Amino acid sequence: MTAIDPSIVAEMPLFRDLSRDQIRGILDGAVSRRYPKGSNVFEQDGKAEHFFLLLNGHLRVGRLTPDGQQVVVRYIVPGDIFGIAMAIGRDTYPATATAIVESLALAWSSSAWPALVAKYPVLAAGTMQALGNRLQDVQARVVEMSTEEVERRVAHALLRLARQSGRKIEQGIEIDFPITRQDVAEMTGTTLHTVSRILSAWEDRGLVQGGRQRIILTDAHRLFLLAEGQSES
Amino acid sequence: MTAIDPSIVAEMPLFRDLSRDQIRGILDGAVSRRYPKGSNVFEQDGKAEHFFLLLNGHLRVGRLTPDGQQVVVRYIVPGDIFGIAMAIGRDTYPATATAIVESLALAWSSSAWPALVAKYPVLAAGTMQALGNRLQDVQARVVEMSTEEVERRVAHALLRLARQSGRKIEQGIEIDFPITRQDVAEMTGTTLHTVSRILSAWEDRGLVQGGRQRIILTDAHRLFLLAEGQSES
DNA sequence: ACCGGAATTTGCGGCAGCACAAAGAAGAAT
DNA sequence: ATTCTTCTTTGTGCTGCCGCAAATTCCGGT
Repeated sequence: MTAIDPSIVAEMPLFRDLSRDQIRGILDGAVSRRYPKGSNVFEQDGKAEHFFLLLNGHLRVGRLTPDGQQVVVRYIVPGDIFGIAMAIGRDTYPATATAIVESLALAWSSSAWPALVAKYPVLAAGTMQALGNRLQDVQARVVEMSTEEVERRVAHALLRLARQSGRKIEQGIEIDFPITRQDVAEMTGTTLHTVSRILSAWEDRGLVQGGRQRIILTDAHRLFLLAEGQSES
Repeated sequence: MTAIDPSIVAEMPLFRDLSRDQIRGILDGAVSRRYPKGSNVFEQDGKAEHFFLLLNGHLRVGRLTPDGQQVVVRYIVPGDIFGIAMAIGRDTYPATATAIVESLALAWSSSAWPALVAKYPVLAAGTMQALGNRLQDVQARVVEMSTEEVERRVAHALLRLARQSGRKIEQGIEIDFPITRQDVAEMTGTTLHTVSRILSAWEDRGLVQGGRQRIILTDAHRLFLLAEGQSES
């Protein structure tokens, strides 16, 4: 059990209001783990023995339906707490979290949760905030899926990804991790074929640039207008 | 400010683990309010000055998109806490809550929240649980909308409503509050026309019985099979 | 008892996006 | 270098669902 340096996490929103000593206390119960690309941090329906904080990398959280269809629930970025099934009264994970690039996370035993929040109430507040944000996001997604046609949904999805994990490069904003058309399809409730067609069309119009597992937004503004349905000039 | 009788809420999950005196302490800061059918408890984008606990009645929570489309986010039943925008770091309500029957709710000032959870940590845990459940529900809905065709989505929606607010009568299970085809459409991301067609077809097959703003599940089992996609015998 | 608004039903034409299919491109592995 | 796998592109026909429209039924109000 190597001690973890508090300064690594001090900047994260969840820990912002805690003193260095408090952070040390919380980190005391955690172990850091490395997840190679493609490995699972936890699996759907598996016993929820840990909860996590992502330090580095990117995870895709996906749900598999009984009939074998895959749906991407969300992407986890550094600073996110996840796998807190236990805190919301579940004893099993509702989805599978897969490292899409080599990743590093802190892991706590689920059983440590009650004592932790009792000792550090700010933690409960922060977690609640995080849950609330996630709820907002998912609800926004429901609204999108109910009211918008596929093209706009894809635009929204890309913009969200760019905001969350965008990296500025000369051509525009690049999504910072490998993502396939299949992934985008599973985020927006469509097929990879349709996504491919849409991206090709956008590429012709100069909105995006794509490669294998790469998407670059070359004109985020026009894409935004398209997402909002204001039939860009 | 009339004092509220603790026994009214003592049975609710949120208060189950609290002593009578603690409950009294929490209720102290609340006022009860009556909402006539059709009135709004709070409105989308309005300042989040209160949070609530529904004692009696039914509320529909709906979101209006910029282009005027309505989406039903959820239905609130007695025992639910709602309007906790503040606890998740928002200062405005993300949706509108409307009483679909005469309803009664307790209201606290949002500013009382931090002190309350500080004094009664169980409250934070309970609220987190509630949030978690809502997150699960919404995510399930995303999965449905991504993978299931309209008929199955409607079946799922009705079964959920029946579980949440079903009343057993001779013919089967009746949904306990007035609900229009339009409402069902807005829950499932389709049109009232399609819902009407589906319900008519089901009525012919003996799965449901409907009237004006009334839906009765006459064969919940077969409906369940249909919802799961196991093309019922 | 009557009237007016709201909810529901049903028909029909159109189309967005899916299913199926097949080939090309880019890495990874050996 | 070559094979193999995974990802992507693009074409074609089909269909589930929506949009529009009109008729009908039900309920509350006066």
